Amino acid sequence: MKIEEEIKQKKFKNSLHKAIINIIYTGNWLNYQHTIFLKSYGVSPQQFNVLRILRGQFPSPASVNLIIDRMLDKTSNVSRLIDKLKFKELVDRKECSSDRRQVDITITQKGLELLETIDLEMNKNELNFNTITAKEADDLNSLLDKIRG
Amino acid sequence: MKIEEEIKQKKFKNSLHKAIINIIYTGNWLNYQHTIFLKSYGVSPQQFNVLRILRGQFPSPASVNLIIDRMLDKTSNVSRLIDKLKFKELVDRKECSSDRRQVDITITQKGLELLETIDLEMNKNELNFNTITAKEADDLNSLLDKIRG
DNA sequence: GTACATTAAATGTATATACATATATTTGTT
DNA sequence: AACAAATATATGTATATACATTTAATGTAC
Repeated sequence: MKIEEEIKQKKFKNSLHKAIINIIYTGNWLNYQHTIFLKSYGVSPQQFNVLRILRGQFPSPASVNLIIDRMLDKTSNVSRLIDKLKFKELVDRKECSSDRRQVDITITQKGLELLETIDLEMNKNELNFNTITAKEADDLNSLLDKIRG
Repeated sequence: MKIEEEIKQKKFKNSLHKAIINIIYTGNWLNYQHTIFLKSYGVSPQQFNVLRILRGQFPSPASVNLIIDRMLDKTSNVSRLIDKLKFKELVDRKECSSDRRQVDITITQKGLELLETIDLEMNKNELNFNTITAKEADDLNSLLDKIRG
């Protein structure tokens, strides 16, 4: 469905403005789909994002700052996100030996297994989601990169 | 800057997956820019969105449901958003005469003037934001519409 | 007309987020 | 070494958000 219909707005100032609205709308929409999907695994999209970053580092640990740096939503409160993941035993947190201001955060076996499960299910889901071709996805990527300047 | 660099993730499962991440990231980024910009006018992006919807209806009123239907973020709590806008005297709210369950929400003169001011300033800003052409914006729009299915 | 379902909006409440500030540690300057 | 500046993370607090529930009005079936 076209964005005009989605938000019932007939005219936009220009194509750029429309694209900006469209990106925000589509981002919210994707986030929502993602939230619903992840809810059954007991994690939020941000927590999932952190877990994936930690898996990318594994078996090396990551600091809070490294995580912020790689997150999709830079404004999220990583300290407390880690709290929650630790409570669920999906990550470990210990003082960094070389710099005691930092903390070493590592994904646990349980965390890795959860990601594994989610990945499998996500692959199935994505089959119902092939509305654009690889070429179109590439175009989309370069346009989005370009719009951020 | 490419999304790979932005979030320091070298490889993605495929182009579609990368595009999904890119949309969410870019949406967050745009929202953030928007938030910063609107802050000086004392409104949040969602409040701004509501005001624009109300201007689109003006001088007819809108119901809460109509606003939800047209918002970029469908999950926001419109009832309380209206509370805040009313407190700032940017909107009026009264019981709808034909259906007393509904409320008639109308943008005030003060609200219209605020939008006017913001529009002017936004036009100046957007000049520094012309990183894509109208043709590219059109392509972007159709790809985003397509990805939502 | 009564009873039940549906709709519109508001509210209670738990959780999340944003932002400023605090605490601890390290780095740099003199 | 003493002191100030910078850095990494945590925390306090106000506000926002999500979700379920509530209240009130309307619609529908009998």
